[in-house]
Amino acid sequence: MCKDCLFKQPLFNILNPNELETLNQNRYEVRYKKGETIFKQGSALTHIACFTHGMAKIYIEGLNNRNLIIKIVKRGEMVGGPGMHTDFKHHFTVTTLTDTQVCLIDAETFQDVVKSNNKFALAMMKKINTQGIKNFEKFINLTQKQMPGRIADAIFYLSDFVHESDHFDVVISRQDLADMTAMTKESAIRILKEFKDAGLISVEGNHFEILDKETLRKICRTG
Amino acid sequence: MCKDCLFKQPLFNILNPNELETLNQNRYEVRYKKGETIFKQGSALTHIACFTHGMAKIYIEGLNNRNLIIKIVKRGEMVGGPGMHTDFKHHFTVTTLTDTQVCLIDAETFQDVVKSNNKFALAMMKKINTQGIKNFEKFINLTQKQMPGRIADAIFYLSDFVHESDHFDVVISRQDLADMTAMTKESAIRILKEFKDAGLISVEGNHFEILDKETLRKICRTG
DNA sequence: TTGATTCATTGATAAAAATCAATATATTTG
DNA sequence: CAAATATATTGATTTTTATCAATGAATCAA
Repeated sequence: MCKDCLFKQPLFNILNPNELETLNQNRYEVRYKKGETIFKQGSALTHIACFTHGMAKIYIEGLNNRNLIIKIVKRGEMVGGPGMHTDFKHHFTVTTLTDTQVCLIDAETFQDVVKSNNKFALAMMKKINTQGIKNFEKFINLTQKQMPGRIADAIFYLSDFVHESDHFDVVISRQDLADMTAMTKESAIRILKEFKDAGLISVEGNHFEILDKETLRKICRTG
Repeated sequence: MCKDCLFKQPLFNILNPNELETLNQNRYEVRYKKGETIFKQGSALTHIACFTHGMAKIYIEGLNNRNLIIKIVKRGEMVGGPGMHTDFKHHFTVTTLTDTQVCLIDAETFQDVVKSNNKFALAMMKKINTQGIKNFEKFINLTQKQMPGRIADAIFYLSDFVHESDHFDVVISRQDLADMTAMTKESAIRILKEFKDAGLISVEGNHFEILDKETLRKICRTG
């Protein structure tokens, strides 16, 4: 039941019981194993995913088999995408990084609720625009920073947002790190090593630790 | 009067006469000379601009005095930005490229209309998401293409969208072209010269002409 | 467990792009 | 009009980043 869900979107509190029940009637739960694809870029957007367990990477499949990871999602987050309300296609691929459980809510039903509840619609718009602001920041990060700045950004993203700690075991591969920062895997590894040699971080396999947050933050800012 | 405006947003046709009149009561027209700033990044988002004459560049002010032009707007277009419904700040700067006339609609009034008219809200959401899809494409263009691919993109953007002809006089400077493609002015100029020498385009000062659309398109695609 | 496959790391080299510097060409302003 | 200012262009050089190649480590399936 959506209404009792521990990982319910705060957004859904805006809905009245009827509306929430409508969503509840038009959803189903799915479990994915690590590495499976939930949404595939180019395919029809028929559902919206709400994560109740696990993590996934959202990435754009670009040119020459290169990907750009735009976000890592985890429990409690909702994934629709810009295909919602427009062409109803997925404009990114979502692949799990761990075993994952999601609720898939029917997109049409979801849109009906948006249509019927102005407050909800406004909250959705706010959510979309907040993502838009983040995308602007990402544009600057990716186009105006050199590799060390971009890797530093990614480390803080993992630390602040994904793992919420300054020491953590990453769920992403080195290739993923490269796909987050728009560089090659080799370059990403080299920068990690530079940071390690400079005593800014400690890296042991998948275990990361931020040692000198100040300097790392400075690298972020100056690019 | 908004209702008789030649450059009325198609979006505004969704509004009923009362709602449109409300907007009409809360707008005013402003003329800008070339090079003036309509919205400044970081300042309060108090109005939405509807262009009735002229052109402007929308750019993010990034690091080390570098800008990233994300869009060129012209007559008939509306500019709000992701600050709408969120923090009500501007997240980009809008500067005119020619003498320009805009209608500035009060943002609060605009939001009230969004709140009161679900169809309008949904249409706005569609518009925002359409922009989101374009931003995804821009991410790939800027991060996965080399300079020739990015310049080719920009030329098609100017040709297809801004000037709607394959020979045109650009309203942007070489620096602006560089700011659209995330490279230095010198690099942008060099690529233009390469294209010229290869017979793909003709450039004479500000007059551009696409000569070999096929090859140019190929450069776009392969990056 | 072991071969196979994927993932991670390192070094050498090449390619791409920025920087610096100089000059040319417009454009504006007193 | 002419000096001053901004914009555009070109070449030489350096920096940044990707590519290529080889090897090591980890993970997986039979």
